[in-house]
Amino acid sequence: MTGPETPRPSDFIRDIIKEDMETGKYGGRVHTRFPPEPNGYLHIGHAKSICLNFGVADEFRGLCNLRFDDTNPAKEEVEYVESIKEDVLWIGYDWGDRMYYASDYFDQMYAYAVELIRMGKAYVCDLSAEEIREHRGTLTQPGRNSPYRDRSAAENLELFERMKAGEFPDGSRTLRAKIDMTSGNINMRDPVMYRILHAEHHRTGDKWCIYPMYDYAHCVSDSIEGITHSICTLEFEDHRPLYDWFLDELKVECHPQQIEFARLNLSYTIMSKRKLLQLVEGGHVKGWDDPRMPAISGLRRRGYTPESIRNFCDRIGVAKRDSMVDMALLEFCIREDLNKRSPRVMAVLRPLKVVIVNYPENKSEELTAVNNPEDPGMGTRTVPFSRIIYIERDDFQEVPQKQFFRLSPGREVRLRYAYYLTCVGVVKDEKTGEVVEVHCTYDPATRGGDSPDGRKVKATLHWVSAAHAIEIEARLYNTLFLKADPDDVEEGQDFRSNMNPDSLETLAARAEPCLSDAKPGDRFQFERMGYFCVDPDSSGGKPVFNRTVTLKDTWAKVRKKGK
RNA sequence: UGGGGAGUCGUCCAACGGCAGGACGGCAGACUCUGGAUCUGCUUAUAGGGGUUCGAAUCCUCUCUCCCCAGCCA
Repeated sequence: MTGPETPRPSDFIRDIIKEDMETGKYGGRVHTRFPPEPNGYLHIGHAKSICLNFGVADEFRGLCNLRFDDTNPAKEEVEYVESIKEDVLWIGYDWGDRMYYASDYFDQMYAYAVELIRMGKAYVCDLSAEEIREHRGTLTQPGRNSPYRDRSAAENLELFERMKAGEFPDGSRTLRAKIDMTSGNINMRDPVMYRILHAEHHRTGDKWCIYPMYDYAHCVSDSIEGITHSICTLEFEDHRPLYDWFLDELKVECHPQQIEFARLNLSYTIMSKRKLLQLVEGGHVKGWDDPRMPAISGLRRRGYTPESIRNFCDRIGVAKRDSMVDMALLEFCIREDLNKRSPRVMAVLRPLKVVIVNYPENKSEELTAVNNPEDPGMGTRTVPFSRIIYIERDDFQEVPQKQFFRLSPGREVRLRYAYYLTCVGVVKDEKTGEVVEVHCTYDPATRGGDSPDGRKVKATLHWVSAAHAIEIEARLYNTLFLKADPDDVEEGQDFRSNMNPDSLETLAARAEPCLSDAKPGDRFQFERMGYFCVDPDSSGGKPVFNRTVTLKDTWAKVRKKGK
């Protein structure tokens, strides 16, 4: 991957690989893999793994495979395969012609299993799931051997063959590795290698009714693909001895090294696929691609760019300690990117009517606005202006609080790219006392936004012409959870009790007419309000905009403190 | 209390026996036709105790805290 991202700092994994390259450990070869299970959508935590695995491969002139870890037909679906491919590509990485499935290797895995049985290193066990659990012991007590542990190789071979042939019902037998029931590492207490599952597999159909377990399938898959560095998350750390045991016993040529790093935790959101699914199925969000979801598809719909996500992954680093990255960093990354590339446009989210009393009734004019002050190459556009305009409700205070220097009675402000404007009166709702209309005068000499006499104004407001503005729907998003750690709950509660009831606010807003041409996926900065991205829900004349992120809002802080 | 890991600014990541540094956040200021952007400055950090050493975040040792593991899930 090439790009303008900040230079990649090193980390302990890159240090290991660098050393392996220098010592020629794998003949100077680096080959990684990204191995998602197709049982859910990818999220920002997967992006960290994708950037690590593909990134490392690129940096060391190696390769990275995409491999679907599809060893559990009960939970996996093709729908997920397609979304995962789309998301990896979108993030900016390409597996070339190396897209594999663990299920591609089922024949080889079976052959290896037979080999282990022959060597007396695996046996068919007739214990039920519950009995296996009882025999496994506990964290502090050793397990007991299965009564079937010492079957002859011949008997095991025959039984395993019959398991494969479908002679036994689900759960009636397993193939187990014969290791050590007294090991302090529970993974080594004769782990199950194969279970019987009469289930249709999304790729192999009904060819198999026995399926390999992760620990057995993963190391064998890595070995078959010639992986050199098998990078995974911390919870697999105590599976490493088992990973190595299988490959050592099988005496395979390629024995990759497993390296574990800490998974990503992001404040104010959750990363567990199971919990994310709960949000979707419980109707708390509209789907995996709901812009509030940390799923890649959600971030994409929200308006995040692939560049910003890659940059974020670079900045968070890679280490072994559990951590919680501040959401503010992700927001910084998207602002930084969008600031450089987004065209600016004016939209009024919460309109307040302004009548410019000294502006001619039937007149309108075209004013020139800069598309992006950060990039003059993006040119200019014209914006229509007329007697009645809308400004942001928050930009007017009848009785200005301390440090408020926007519009209020008697005060002059600038309308961006238009004129200086002075408030001369207000119209209130008789019942509520709420200001429903503001009356102002403009100074014709300030056309374009500069005053010939050099007088200064403290605020510049965005606006739209009432007669020309188009109606848009603005969807404002806030964090899905109220606590930085959504799992921090009272006894008996779960993460859902920390959900933010105001994570979505839908507004009928007004925008300058050029936005009527906006296409889903187009991104804009609504001046002073934030970055917005056109949602696929947009129909005909009414675009829907998702707020990707607000602009940094110094005033909001000042106001909060002043209260 | 078995096994495996991890402890450095508020947060994340560096420093690999030799000046504890960067980024984000926060605070203050400059500038500004976005209270945006940009720029400048500031920011109570090596879990604790012993030891080795001229010198320790780094090595040794004891202690403490946190995370993971008892799926026929991955």
